[in-house]
Amino acid sequence: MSRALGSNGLMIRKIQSIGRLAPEERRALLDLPVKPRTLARERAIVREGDRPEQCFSVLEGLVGRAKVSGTGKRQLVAINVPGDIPDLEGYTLRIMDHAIIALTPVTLLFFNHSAVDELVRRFPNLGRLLWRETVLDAAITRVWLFNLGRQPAVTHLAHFLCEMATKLAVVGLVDGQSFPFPLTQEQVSDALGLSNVHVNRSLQTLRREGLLEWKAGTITIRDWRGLATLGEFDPAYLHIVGEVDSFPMASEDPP
Amino acid sequence: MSRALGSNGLMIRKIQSIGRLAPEERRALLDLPVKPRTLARERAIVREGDRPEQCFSVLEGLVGRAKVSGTGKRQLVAINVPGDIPDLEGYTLRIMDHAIIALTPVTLLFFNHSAVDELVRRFPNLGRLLWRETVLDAAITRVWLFNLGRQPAVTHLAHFLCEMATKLAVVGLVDGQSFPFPLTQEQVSDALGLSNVHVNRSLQTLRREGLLEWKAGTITIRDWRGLATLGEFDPAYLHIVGEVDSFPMASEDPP
DNA sequence: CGCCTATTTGATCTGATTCAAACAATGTGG
DNA sequence: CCACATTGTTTGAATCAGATCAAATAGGCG
Repeated sequence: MSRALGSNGLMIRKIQSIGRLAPEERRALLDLPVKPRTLARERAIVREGDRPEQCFSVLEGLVGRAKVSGTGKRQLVAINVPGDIPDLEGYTLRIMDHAIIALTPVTLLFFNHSAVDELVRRFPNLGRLLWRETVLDAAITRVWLFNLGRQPAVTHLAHFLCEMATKLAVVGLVDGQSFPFPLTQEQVSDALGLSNVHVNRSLQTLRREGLLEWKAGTITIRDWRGLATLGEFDPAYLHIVGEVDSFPMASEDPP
Repeated sequence: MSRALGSNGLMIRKIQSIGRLAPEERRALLDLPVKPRTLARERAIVREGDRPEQCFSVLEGLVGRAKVSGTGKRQLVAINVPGDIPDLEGYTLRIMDHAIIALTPVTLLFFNHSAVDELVRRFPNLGRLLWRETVLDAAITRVWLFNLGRQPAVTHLAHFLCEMATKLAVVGLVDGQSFPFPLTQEQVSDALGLSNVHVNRSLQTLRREGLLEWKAGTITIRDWRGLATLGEFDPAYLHIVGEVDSFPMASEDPP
């Protein structure tokens, strides 16, 4: 069990984006012993039916949470970015009802459920924040459900990209109008419940409208206002408190 | 503030279906002062954007949680049955990112957020159970998302009805193979993200296959095994602990 | 009985899927 | 540094699941 200095920084930043942390709570989180692990793209981190005894936070890369149908079709039910703790529900529910997968090469920081138990016992407020974190996660799932059920593909895609941009901005991974987004269109189609071909065509619509560029694993938003309007994106459901630097929606469109 | 004797019984039963309650915790829940309220079909209970200061449990009837698109299309993101506490997230997140609606005439039991604060402080284990409850809710949302994204309409509908039957059975509202289910097909279509016409046609498929009957607001399951197979229904995601009486899947198919 | 609301049926349309092939990018080893 | 393999993106054509529109029945219920 090693502990790289500041490893938990991103996670703390993420938690602070949804609530207040007391200094001693931050201290305790920093002191949490973590074990880093690196995984290749499309490797399973946790499998459906597993009973994990550890949680992890994402340090680098993107992870997806997935369910697979009887005919082998995959649906992502969430995408987690650096700073997130994807399997807090594994902690609460004990048994996984979905798999967790590395969507890109990832570095994860593992820590024991027992350590979380200890933290939550010592700092009830921290427990509240973790609870809040899971509820927020559920709010995102509801929006995905809504978009899948009642929005056309282009709207859904636009909303998805706004959400990703916002989540990444919270942890400082957006630089001006651009951010690295190394997913394949196939993976995006699994998130949106569409076919890869249709994602490709919807994407071309967004490009044609001059809303964004996406090449070499980097997305550049050319018209945030337009993209958010098209996607009917209102970040309220992300329940972000405080300001976020390099927030795409803060910047104006180019002239 | 009145308190009808045993009003919270259903809620307690529901909570006990997902975890253990200590006698003093049960006692505290029973002593929770509640204010009953009755609402007509399709009335809003909580609106998107509200900052509620109360929670409620469902005593009778069905409530839905809904989001509405820019073009006025409605998507239900959850359906809650008696015993459920639909807006625990209003308690945790403070501001509602979706509306809560009476899908049938309902009786609700309201109680203050401050009372929950008090309970959670006095009984950390109860807090854990409520946390667990919200996470479980999220698990159901994920399954809805999966079914909407990757399953055909008939499968989705079959799964939905299995889920409803199971949730109702937990609180003793299933009698043998039958249970009251007073939703319209229109409302079901809002839950499944389909059109009412298509729900009607999918339903006819299920009837034609002899899987169920549905008339006068009552569903009778004729072939649980068949319905569950068609819907790829595995109740594991409901994380029910202990046995449930009048559980539809416990009973055999008729000869 | 008559009104209102829900269910059912029919016909047509369309957004999205599927299948298949071409094209572009990226990486790998010689 | 190039040839080749691999993986991802793009295009085209055919098909289909599910939506939409419209009208006909069937249930409640005052």
